[in-house]
Amino acid sequence: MVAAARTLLDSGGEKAVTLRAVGHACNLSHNAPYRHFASRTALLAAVAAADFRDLHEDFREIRRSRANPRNKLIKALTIGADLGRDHPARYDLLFNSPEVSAEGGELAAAENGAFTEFVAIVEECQRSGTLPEAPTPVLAHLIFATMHGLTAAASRGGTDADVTATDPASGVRLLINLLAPSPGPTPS
Amino acid sequence: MVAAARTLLDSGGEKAVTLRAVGHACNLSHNAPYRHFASRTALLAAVAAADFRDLHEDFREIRRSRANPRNKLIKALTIGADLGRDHPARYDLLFNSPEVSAEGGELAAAENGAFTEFVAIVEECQRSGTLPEAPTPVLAHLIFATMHGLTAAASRGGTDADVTATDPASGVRLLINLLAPSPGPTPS
DNA sequence: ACCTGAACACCGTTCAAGT
DNA sequence: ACCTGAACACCGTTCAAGT
Repeated sequence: MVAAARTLLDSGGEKAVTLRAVGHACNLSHNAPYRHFASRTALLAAVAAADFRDLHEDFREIRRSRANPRNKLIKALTIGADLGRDHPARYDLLFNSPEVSAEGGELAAAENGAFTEFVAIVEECQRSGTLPEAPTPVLAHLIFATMHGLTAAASRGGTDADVTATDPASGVRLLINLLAPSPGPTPS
Repeated sequence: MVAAARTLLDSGGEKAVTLRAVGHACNLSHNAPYRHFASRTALLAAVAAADFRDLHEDFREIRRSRANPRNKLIKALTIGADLGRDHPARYDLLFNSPEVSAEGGELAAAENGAFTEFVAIVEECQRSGTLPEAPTPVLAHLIFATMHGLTAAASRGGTDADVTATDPASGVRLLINLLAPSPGPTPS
């Protein structure tokens, strides 16, 4: 049933995920979903939780790989941006749906797991001198927020000609380059 | 009629802006809005366009003020973040609604005007050495996207305990501090 | 040019039943 | 425990009229 909702999400956007369509996709009646989920929002939250778990797994594999920290970070951010580009409806469920996020429970746990893994990657970057000193969770939050902002802007069609050309992937690279600590003497 | 929609947006969110409610607020029938707007989306786009014009005006005043460039930039970003915190539904119309943004026309023009003014502020920061060298519109886009990402995250309730404490206002300040060019010798 | 009332095709959700 | 069918209260939108 979660799988049916995810398929509908990818093919027709959030609006296409009606409980009637989900039930029908499972060869059930239009309100069979109510026997498994308390509401439409709860069903969407279940889809989002599964995606957060996938993201968590992706981040973990990236962190365990033997790429250098900078490339690990870029890879992790690219996965987020690609999700936004290729599956916008599901991406919005993760990062752009206050109502869904408010469901908490399983969803909040899955989100925290994924974010914790992302923080670990940022920490590697700081230790290797790719990123500056700053409270790691705060810096991670900042960097991830930038990826999200760029993805959201790209998803809106873009403001003006040239600017639109700043896709999330290159925007993220620019950010990381600009954040690179000055190669000068280590502060005290 | 646009004013009625804006009031409904602020009091009850996007969901509360039904054409029936808008008509009723104007002492008209439930589908009188169709004599002035092609669709519900077009009405929302009109509200968004007005807000972009307000933002444009705010940015212009900030740029004309005699604050230093860094404070101008912080002020401009704070206005955006405050709008997201105090009027989330209207903020989403501006930066988080692909359908509304797709209306184009008047809305796209208003958006471009506001963004152009923001780019000018970023340019001042670059000239004064507050921000590094980089294509100005791209850098402006990046910085604005970060503000938006932080605002979106704050609007979702926050991931985890400490991280939530990173409100957009302080996140934006951190970004600007980290972006500050190294005080070393000017590159060639 | 602007407005109205009825109607249509959808929703999410509830509820009384069924197995 | 899980499912169904009918029903309710809501939408956006359309259309035939009215002034």
